[in-house]
Amino acid sequence: MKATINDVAKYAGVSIKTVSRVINNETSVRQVTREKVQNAVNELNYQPNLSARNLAGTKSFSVAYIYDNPNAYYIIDMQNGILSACKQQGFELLIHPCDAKSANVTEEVVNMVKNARIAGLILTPPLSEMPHFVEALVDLDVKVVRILSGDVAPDKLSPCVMVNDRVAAETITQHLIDLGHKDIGFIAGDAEHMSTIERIKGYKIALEKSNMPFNKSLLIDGDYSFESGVSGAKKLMSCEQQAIKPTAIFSCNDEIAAGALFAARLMNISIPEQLSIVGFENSPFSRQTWPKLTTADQPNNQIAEDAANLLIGQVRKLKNPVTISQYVPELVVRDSSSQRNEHS
Amino acid sequence: MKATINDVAKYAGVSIKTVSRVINNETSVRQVTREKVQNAVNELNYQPNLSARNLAGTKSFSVAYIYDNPNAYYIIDMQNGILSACKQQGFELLIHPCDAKSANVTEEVVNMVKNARIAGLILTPPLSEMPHFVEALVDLDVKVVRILSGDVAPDKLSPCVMVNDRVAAETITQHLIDLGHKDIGFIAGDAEHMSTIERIKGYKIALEKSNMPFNKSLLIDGDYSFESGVSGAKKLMSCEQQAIKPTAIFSCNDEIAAGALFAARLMNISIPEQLSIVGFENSPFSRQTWPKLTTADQPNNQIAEDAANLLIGQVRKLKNPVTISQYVPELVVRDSSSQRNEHS
DNA sequence: TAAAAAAATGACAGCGCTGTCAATTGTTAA
DNA sequence: TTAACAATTGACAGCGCTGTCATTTTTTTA
Repeated sequence: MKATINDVAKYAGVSIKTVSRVINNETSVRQVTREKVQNAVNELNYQPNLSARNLAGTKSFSVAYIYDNPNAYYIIDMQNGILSACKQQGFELLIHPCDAKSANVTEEVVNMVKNARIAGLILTPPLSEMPHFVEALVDLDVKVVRILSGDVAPDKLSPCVMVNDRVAAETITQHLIDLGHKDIGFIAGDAEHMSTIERIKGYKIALEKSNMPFNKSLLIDGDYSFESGVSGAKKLMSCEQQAIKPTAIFSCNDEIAAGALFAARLMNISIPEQLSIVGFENSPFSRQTWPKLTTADQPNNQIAEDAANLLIGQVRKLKNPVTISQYVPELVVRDSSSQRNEHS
Repeated sequence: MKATINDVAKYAGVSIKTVSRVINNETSVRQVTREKVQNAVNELNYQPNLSARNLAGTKSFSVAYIYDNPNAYYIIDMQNGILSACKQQGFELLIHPCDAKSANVTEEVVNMVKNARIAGLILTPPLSEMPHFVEALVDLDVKVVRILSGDVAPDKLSPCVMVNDRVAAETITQHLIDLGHKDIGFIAGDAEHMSTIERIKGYKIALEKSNMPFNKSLLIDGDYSFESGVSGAKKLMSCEQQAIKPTAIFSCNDEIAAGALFAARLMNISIPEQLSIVGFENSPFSRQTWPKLTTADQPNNQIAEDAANLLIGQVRKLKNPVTISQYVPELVVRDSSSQRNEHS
């Protein structure tokens, strides 16, 4: 049978309360005692019973992942990452899908958090970028960790795990510049998403660093969809609308890139010979196109695990706080980008 | 504050034990008493405390969704459906990703189930189609519900929610026949998946019913991937390899169809004028292609909710067993299929 | 060195529920 | 009508843990 706190107490020769103190990382336990208990815990392979803890205590051992559903691949990756952190730390994960665009998301999620005795929340874009939503949750008695685009947190509302889209976008753009491209188009994602804003910034910075002009007509609005990739690429590559036709297109994500690829085929433009197209995210999409996409790899699983550990550290008030982490997606060169063809 | 069993008991004028009996659907409670309690429960908006139940009782109020990850869209849909059933029934959902191809999946999942005090499991393909895996779990003290392809359960191991891919595939094929197509290609998914087998069956049945011959060379092996759609379509449409070129292609899922679409463009075959292509699943893929795919819609959310309700009904031993359900995906006609062009 | 203060530990109740078993009520057969 | 039985209900302990507060031990101060 599974060991209980009583077994551990007996084994260690202390009271159950002392065991409780040790497993809850409380301060007032002498070092020798702590070690005795720790040893007993290990020997008996003791795992505190979550139900009992929840029932007896005022603290909670559940964290929730609140998500809207922009991208199923992303959600699954996140979820798996969070899950593995939770498993290690003896926490429980609640999954809570919701609709970011609904008028009463905030109310709905606030209620859910209140009713479910939740210790912490993990928020990903677009929810993590909605100030009012985040504020309402932070005001509650829960810890929050957000995953956001950028290099530093935009506010002090909560600890954040940052994904530096800007630098990654700069690298991608530099990759195209290195390949000799002079006119690089950009198809954007939803304008209000931080990731779009950051990726555009990175694109501009790279151009600037190489003393290349930023040409407004090469920046096309889009919305992180296949369709906007198709129409964006058409605009960029059509003679009527474009004075300068780009020899490379930076798509704000892989889905857009897939659309751009498709449009290029329609227009009989061969990739990458006549036109280089790069994506962002390294989603399965980037391997389901032909040619396969050059893109930026974002280790979502790892990011999520980090965020979860950060959150749980907060909740448990561990002394050794996980250092705030920042990720920079890395360039993955595949087949959709190549040297600029002088004769194209 | 949240109402407890004591509040309900006081309100109804009975002992807490009687309240417990009512909320647990036990038999020996007089009708009038049951109603009094039910009324109190409603008035006070009482929700039994899961932790307390888990701690005190021998029963469990957790169900787990064990999944392998063939398709993120599918998983998310399933998960959301299960979640909404759980919420209604006061159950908790545990999420457990695993790798169906790993040698010790069975062992790993069996351990997890044993350790976590789980009342029931929901399995989806490919896990639900692995006999040894399912047997090992059924032998444990848990209820299992599987989601499977077919019209009737292949065995008595567990109740199943059936998705009748065969009939749906027949409908799709009939749709193509109705459009005048005589030579209909088929690009298959993984050969060992029941869904592939059933969809091929449906395809053949439709041909037979219309007295059309089944031409082996029009049936191409594949594996539910974009790539196999590309290569499958190429095979089907290349002059060297095919004596008869099809005027329509039935792809085993939308991803394959997207690949086929792509290949068609490469070969300068216009869709749907020269070639009709249909998919299966109505995944987001089918709307991210151009033209949009004719496909079969599978209400995954609904299917999952049903499966979860079936499972929870089992667990709670409810008298009114949810009727075993069977779903038939429905034809969704979009832009990738059209009348056969006599001159193509 | 003793007294006072601080730190460490433990005893015990109780979180909200279910299982066991005893008590009560209703029903049937003689 | 009453004993004998079945159906219904309730009293109470206890699941594994934490919170409170009392007790013991150690350290500090005078």
